[in-house]
This record gives sequence, C-alpha cells and structure tokens, in this order.
Amino acid sequence: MTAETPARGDGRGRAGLPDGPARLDDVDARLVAALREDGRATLATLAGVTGLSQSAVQARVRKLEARGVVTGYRAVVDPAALGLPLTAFVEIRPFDQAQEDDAPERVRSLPGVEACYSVAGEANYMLMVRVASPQALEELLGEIRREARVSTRSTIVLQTYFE
Amino acid sequence: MTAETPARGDGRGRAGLPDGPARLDDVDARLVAALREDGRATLATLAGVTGLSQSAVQARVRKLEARGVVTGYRAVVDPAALGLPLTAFVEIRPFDQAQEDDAPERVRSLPGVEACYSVAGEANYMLMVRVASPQALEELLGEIRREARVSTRSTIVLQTYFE
DNA sequence: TGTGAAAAATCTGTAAT
DNA sequence: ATTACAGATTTTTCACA
Repeated sequence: MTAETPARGDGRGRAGLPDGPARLDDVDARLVAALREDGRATLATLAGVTGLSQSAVQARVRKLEARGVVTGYRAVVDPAALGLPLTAFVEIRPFDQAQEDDAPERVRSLPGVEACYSVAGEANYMLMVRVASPQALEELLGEIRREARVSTRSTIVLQTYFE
Repeated sequence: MTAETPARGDGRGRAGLPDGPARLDDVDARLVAALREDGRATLATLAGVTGLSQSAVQARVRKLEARGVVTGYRAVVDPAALGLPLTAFVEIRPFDQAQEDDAPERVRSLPGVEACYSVAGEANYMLMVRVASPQALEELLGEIRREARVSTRSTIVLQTYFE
C-alpha cells in the first residue's frame, strides 16, 4: 500500500455537507447503545453484545471516540444526593435587545446552571438549573438577571420521571 | 461483632426525614466530582485525587453506588452523530382534565423522548425530545398527542451551548 | 475506615492469518 | 476481522491496624 487509504469517501458524506455523522452501521449502533447503558462495559462484554472479537470491538470504540460520536464517559449522580433536589427550567430574554448577546457565557459559570440552549420562541435562551431550595433558586435567578441582564420566566420541576 | 452495625445513626438523617442524602464528606464530594468528569477514572487516579489508598477509594465508591448517590455510568454520545440533530422541549397538558394522568408512562416508550418532568405552571409535563428532522418532530408530536391525549406546545432548540 | 500486598481480570499493542 | 500472545494496568480480595 503506497497511498493513504481514505476510510470512507471524501469525509464529507453526501454532496458537500459538512462532515456528517458518517452513518453508524449496525454494530456501531449496538456498541453505542451498550455504552450508553453502561459506560464501564468491558471489551469482553461489548464483544458479547456484538458478536465481534475483542480486538475488533476495541478498534471500533476507539474510532467512535475519535470521530466524536462518543464524547466522554460520566458517572450519573443523583442530584438530591448532591444537595440539589430542586430542578427548574428558566427561560430568559434580554431587557434591552440592543445589548450584546453573550448570555450563555455569562451564565455558564453560575453554580447550578446545568444547561443552556438558545431557542426559537418567545425567549432567547432556555436554561436548566439545579438548586438546593426555593431560596437558592431565588438567589440564582437574581444572579442570572443581573449577570446576563435578562428577565426570567421559570418553570419548577415537581418530579422527574426519567431523563 | 454480634449485632448489626448501623452505618450512621438510624438511616434517617435528621428527625424522621425519609432517608436523606446522608451528607457527603469532603472526600466523597471529590470522588463524585471526579467521576462526573470521567466516569472511567481508575482507582489509581481517584486515589491520587483524594490522597487515599486504592482500597479505601474503592470502598467509598462502592458505598456511593450502594447508597444511590452514583446511579450509573454512561457514555456521552453526540446526538447529531446518532442522527438526531434536532432537540425540542415539549410542554403537554391533557385535553380533558378528568382523564387518567399517566402521560409519563405513555410517552416513555416513544422513540426520541429523552426526558419527562412534571412541572408547576401552565403545563402538566415538560418533555425533552430529540429527533432527526422537523418532519420527524411533527410525527412525534402527533404520537405524543394521540398516545397521551394531550395538547402540546413546543420550543425548538436552535443551539446547545452546554449541558 | 484505613493500608498494603498478592491474585484475578482487563486492557493494550503487536503479529500472523 | 479473527486469533493469539505478552506486558502493563486495573480491579478485586484478603489480612491486618
């Protein structure tokens, strides 16, 4: 073999689309599913799930990581056990629409802000926050408003059925 | 040792509260933080982080798992790579408030529904869904409405800053 | 709880098919 | 992709403070 072997096509998938998912085949899909269920599954386990050899599984998992399909591994922790039993969704929109729109950066470092999305709708952004108490939520909302100069509209989570 | 050794108090924490978080000490907190960042961190790494021996760390991690503080380990997967680039929040409320309120169970099995919360506010429940396209969202919303007999109000996610 | 050490299992890299 | 093998790491278990 003298020249490089292009893995699949030109790395762009279909007609000029920015490097796409590069479609997962059946085996990859099963690996991903298994790793989503148990991020610590051993190669032996994954080999069993897919019917492939351990070596083949290892190579595939590495590729999935390298391709950015699997971006990491995390322990799932009960928020209540961390002292943050209260979850809320917070929609925010700027007081003054002329101001600079850097809300995501501004709220990122506030403790308790777990996620930030820009959304289409009445609000500009949607946050998910976890706090210790209603009082803590009140304080956090104040920080959010002040830090990002926005108004907030909160939806309190009463119960999490699954996530 | 003849009788069982109660781990801490009576297992209820403070005055009759239903078995609480059992407060994490400093070391546990660091372990949890490390495992949230890297769910595959080795005992050696965790020992380094905490200054404890591997055995001690292992015992603590086991207890955190047994206590339900750490509920599992998951690979983090790029939704786009799975062919689900479109995220949305869907608020739902029943058409007829007299009907049985089993929406969470009904939507649980619908593919693409990633989370379900009951909420305080105008809606009864908030869902987070991931789908392949606007068309797929339309179809999923139809299924949700039909399956759980609810009306929906959706907020499309344009960009995920962090989660 | 904790430590330390030995045994068992797992991962990694390489090579031949 | 598969099998096989060796060396390094990691996990597990156990004796003991």
